[in-house]
Amino acid sequence: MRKTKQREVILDELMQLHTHPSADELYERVKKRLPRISLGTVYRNLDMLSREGIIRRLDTAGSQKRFDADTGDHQHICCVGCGRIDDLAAGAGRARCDTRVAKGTGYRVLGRRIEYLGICPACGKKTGRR
Amino acid sequence: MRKTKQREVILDELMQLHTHPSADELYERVKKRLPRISLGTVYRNLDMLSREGIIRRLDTAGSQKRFDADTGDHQHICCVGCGRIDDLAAGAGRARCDTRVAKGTGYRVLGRRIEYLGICPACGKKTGRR
DNA sequence: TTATTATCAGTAATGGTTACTATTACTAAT
DNA sequence: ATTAGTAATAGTAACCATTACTGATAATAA
Repeated sequence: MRKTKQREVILDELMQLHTHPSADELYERVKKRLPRISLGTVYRNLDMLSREGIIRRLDTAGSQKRFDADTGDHQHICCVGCGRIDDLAAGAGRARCDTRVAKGTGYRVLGRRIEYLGICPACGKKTGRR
Repeated sequence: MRKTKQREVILDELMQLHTHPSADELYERVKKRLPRISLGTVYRNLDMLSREGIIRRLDTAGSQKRFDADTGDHQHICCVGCGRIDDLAAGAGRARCDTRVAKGTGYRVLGRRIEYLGICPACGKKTGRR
C-alpha cells in the first residue's frame, strides 16, 4: 500500500472524529482539505484501510456503513432519535448493565440489539471443523 | 388497510417461511402464486404490514432488509459463512450463553454483535423526558 | 532520471429500495 | 345490485449508497 496524501488525510480525519462517520460524511470533511478528491477515492481507501486492520468498518444496522478509527474491542450505543453513535468503554462486557451504560454515556438506555454469530450446521460440514 | 389478494399471499408466504427472507426472495415465492405481482407491491406491503405490527422488519447488519412473521420477542443467530439467519428460542435472555445457543441451534457460536439503543442527551432534552 | 504500476479523479454502472402514474378493484352508501 | 370514492396495484422511473471502469497522475524502485 503506497503512501498517498489522500489516504493520509482520510485516516487523519477519521481519527479526529469519534462520531463513526459514514463514507460521505467523511468525504465532506476531507474535501475541505483536498477539494479535488472524489467520493470513490474515499470509499476505496476506507476499504483498503479496513482490510489492513488499520480501521474498522462497523456492522451496525442502518442503510449506510460507518467507520471507526478505534480498532480496539468496544461496543456502541445508538440513539434511536437522531442515529448518533457513541462508544461504550471497553471491558469484557460481562458486568455491563443498562444503568452503568446510562451513567457512562448520558443516554437513556432503551434496550439492546443482539445478534449471535456462528457457523451453521451446513457450513460447518463443508469446512470439516465443528 | 384494505384486504387484497396480494397482501394475503405475501403474508401467507412469509408466515410459512422461517428463513427471514429479504423482499426479493419473498417476491420470487409470491410470483409463483401471483405471476403478475410487482416487486414494488411486495415492498409496499411489507412496509405496511410492519408499520401495523403484523410482521417485523429486522434490524440486522447486512445490505438487505429481512422480514419475520414472528413478532414475538426473540433473537437471531446469523451464519458468517452463508448469511443464513435462524431463530433463538425466546426467554428473557439472561441465562442464555454460547453453549446453550450452540446446543439449541446446531451452530458453532463465534460471538455476539451487540448494540445498545437509547436516547442521547441532546434528543432527551428535546422531548423533555429523561 | 526513468520505468513501473498503484492510486487517482471522474464517471458509469450496480443493487436495493422508494416514488410516481395511470389503471384496477375493494368497500361503503345509495 | 349499482355506483362513487379511493386504496392498492403493475409497471416503470428515480433514488441512494456503493462498486467498477478508464485514462491520467504520482509514488516508489531501478
